[in-house]
Amino acid sequence: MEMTLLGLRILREVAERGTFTAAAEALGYTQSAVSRQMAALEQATGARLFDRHPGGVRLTGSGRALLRNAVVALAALEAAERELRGAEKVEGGRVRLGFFPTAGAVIVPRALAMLCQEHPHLQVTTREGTTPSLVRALRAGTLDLALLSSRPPHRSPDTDDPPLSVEPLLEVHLAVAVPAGGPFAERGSVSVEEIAGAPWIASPGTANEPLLGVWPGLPGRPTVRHTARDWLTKLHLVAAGAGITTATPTLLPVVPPGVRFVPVERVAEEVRRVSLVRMPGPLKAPAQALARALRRQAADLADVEDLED
Amino acid sequence: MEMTLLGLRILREVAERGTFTAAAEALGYTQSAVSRQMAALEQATGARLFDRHPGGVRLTGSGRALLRNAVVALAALEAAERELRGAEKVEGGRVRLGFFPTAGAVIVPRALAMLCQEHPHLQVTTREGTTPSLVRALRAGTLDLALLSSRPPHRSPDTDDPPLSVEPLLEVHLAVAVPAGGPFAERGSVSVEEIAGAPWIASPGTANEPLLGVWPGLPGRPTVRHTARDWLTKLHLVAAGAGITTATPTLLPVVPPGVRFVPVERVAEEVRRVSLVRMPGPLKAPAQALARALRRQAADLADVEDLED
DNA sequence: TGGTGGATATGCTGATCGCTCATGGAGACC
DNA sequence: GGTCTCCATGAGCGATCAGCATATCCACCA
Repeated sequence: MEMTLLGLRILREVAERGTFTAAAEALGYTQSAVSRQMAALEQATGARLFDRHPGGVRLTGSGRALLRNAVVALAALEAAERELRGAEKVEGGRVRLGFFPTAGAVIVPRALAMLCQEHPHLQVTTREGTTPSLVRALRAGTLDLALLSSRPPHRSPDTDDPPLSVEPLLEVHLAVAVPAGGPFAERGSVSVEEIAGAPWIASPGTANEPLLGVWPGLPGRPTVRHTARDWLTKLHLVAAGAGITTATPTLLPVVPPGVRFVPVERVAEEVRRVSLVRMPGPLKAPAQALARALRRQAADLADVEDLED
Repeated sequence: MEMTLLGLRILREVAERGTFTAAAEALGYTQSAVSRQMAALEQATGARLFDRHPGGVRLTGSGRALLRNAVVALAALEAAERELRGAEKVEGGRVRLGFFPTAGAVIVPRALAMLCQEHPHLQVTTREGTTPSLVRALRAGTLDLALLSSRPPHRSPDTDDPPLSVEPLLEVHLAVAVPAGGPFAERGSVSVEEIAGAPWIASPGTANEPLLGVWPGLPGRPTVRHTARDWLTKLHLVAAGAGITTATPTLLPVVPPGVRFVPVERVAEEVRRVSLVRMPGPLKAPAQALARALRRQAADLADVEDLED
């Protein structure tokens, strides 16, 4: 029995998605095919590669070892394809960045603009995603850098081996985005009790964080009037007076007219930390350049927030 | 259509053997299968990978580009197999050395012994071969270093791209190995005319060098009494008085009793240079250590030869 | 405690893939 | 010009693989 290229590709995708089923649909196969391929890979390597849990699979030590090498192999082959098909080695470098949704509005575009001026030849590809999906992508080798957001206590985003490198870039305090004409618009700050009864605009709930967008730890049962995942939608709903939502002041530079940000009293505990996360070890030059740009933009945003305080 | 692992493995083997047929039998396939696999690989990559010549194939630019990446990918997978099956990362490093046959008697074993003392954890694997086969192996990534022997003019061992790194280690003058009791044994030197009529022990002839072992450029038709490829055989045939043969004094430390080395007059032109050849670029630490050991042993042998002169 | 939903594993089938055998064609060397 | 070596290709067959449908397992929840 013999390892197969398709098997390794699927392994990488499974490592990234955390689930046979998700990997299958990402690759356009059926779950059955993925299950068989992984079974074949386990037989080929003679090792158990996954711990099967209900809710998904997790790589074993052997699985991580194989993944580490498979990533190298697949990257080499993808480089070969690029070389043969497209531009013959003209590229000055590639970086792959992942980020949490809110970062896509300000930090990431600004960093890209800055990077494009300094290193116009750099090819940066980005991807939005949740913390677990981005972390898996880092470990699967399909991302070089990830911007993650964390809340206290700021634990490492996973407990796998080897531990990820986490570099805090910025801390911001949560605030509420309110309509300019509404009752809270001109207030210096509002109390938790005041906003408890307001109509909220939330993100579609997940199992873990059922009320993303609603102020955390609100007393009573909040009334969620609107549900949207997209920030542009949410902010314009706020501007239209449809409700209020929780946001970080990093969005300030891009809020539409008609939206105000108001701090919340005793907000100290509700801090969100933005960190630059990557696999341990040396970083390629293009990734370093992007990391520098991100640090710079994060510092600029920190200054803005300081002015706010 | 999709690149395949087997296709890449065969590509590497073809690059190393220079021939579909040879690669096929090396891998236990039919020539037909190799031809089809390479056709499929060319279709998958959309590029012509080989220049077909009668007598073999040569990689095109695209072929070299693909090979370069394929070597990386295959090495990663082989590393994965080693990690999963055998010793879990206990190895301190691996080096693969190729050498021309005469080097296997003295230089290589001594360098290995020295290296084993200094770095006992190093895993060195070696392989004997001809210059073209070793050069192809270097380019195919299955060798890290190669000891090659060359005669004047000392051209680069091939003209492919990128050029190989060639570091001369040692120059030795050819001599004849004669039986201790024979007519030439006690002579300070012999002339070409004297040895022209002697019974020779030669290596099985190839197309290019039909008379390896016989003094080059001998007048008339030499009488080849024995044919053997193995040095131990040849030297003991000499010791038995069965004939004489051409050799380099680097073998002196290991000649059996009953064999004398005698220089030949006007030997100046018949110099053989031993070089350490490798792909350009940085060398891994284990390979550097082996290279140092080889340089050291070569220098020691050069001293011995100086004493001889 | 039993139902439900999401996850992986597996028997079966049709189509594809890949290897072998055998043959053909092209060039180099003697 | 013969011969040798090498690569290409048509036909056939055996193994492999993806898909479908289904079974199974487990956590969660009422």
